[in-house]
Amino acid sequence: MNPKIDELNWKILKQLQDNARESFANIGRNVGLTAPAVAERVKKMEDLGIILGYKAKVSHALTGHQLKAIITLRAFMGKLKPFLAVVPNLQEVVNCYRITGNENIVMEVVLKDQFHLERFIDQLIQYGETRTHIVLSQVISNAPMHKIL
Amino acid sequence: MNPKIDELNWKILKQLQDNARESFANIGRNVGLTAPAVAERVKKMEDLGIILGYKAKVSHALTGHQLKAIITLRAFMGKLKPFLAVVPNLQEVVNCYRITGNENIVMEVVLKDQFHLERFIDQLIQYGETRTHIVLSQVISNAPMHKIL
DNA sequence: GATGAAACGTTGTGGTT
DNA sequence: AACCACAACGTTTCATC
Repeated sequence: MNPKIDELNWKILKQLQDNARESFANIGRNVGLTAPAVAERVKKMEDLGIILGYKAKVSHALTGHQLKAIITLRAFMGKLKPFLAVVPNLQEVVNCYRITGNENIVMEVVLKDQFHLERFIDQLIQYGETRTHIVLSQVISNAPMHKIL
Repeated sequence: MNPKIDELNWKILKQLQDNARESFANIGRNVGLTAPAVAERVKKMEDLGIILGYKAKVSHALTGHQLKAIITLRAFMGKLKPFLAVVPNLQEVVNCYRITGNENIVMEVVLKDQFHLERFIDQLIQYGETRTHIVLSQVISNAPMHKIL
């Protein structure tokens, strides 16, 4: 484990994962530090790559993506690299992992409706065999990182 | 699509998804609005549920989770509900979706090492049959939401 | 890490279109 | 209803200790 993360830094990380727009002054009040001390610790964690960034979380549904799916891809011979090259351009893909096992890729995609899904899958068949699972509900969404016991 | 999101709001959303700690004053400079105007628009998008929150993104690896896996679960009869009740308490689970198809659940989990993975899978077997895929690399990680064309 | 001061950002009021 | 201007207040940042 990274020794740069002491108890105080964990408390800071907890708050920033909960609300990334929280002021350093407020965080400082909660953990017993002054604002400059918090700012310095946060800067250091950014530089070390512990904090990778700050993102607003935007509703998929309210931006017109009523349908979510998990799609696995078993790439054809020589088709994995071409797929990896184009996938960053596919706006529908929210998350994409390269994995071990029978399938090479698993991705989380957001779509307007069933027609959009159909068009999206049609785009994929040139790269390999796909399997589609419709997401019924998201039980856990980007749970915060915690200290390992 | 939500008519509340005009071109200006999309520009604001783009910046907040890129850096949630960007000041309203700066965002305003980039889009041609004053800080209070940006603040008002952001407040409204929060109230409407378009913006769900602001989260610091923390490195999995640098917090001691060297191993990531995608695990699917095919729940035994009557075991899906108990699983859904406990999964929020499993710190290892970063994302969890209920899905259609042969499996009921797919989750992204972060783990210390192979022994941790073994212990985690052992915890799951009471709920159903699992399939584990080790994540080799994350090709796309929480891509920002965009306007639908 | 703390303190203190200057620069900057946020937030509320009032006014304009 | 959406925006701007202005001002009071809070926050960040930099120097110094």
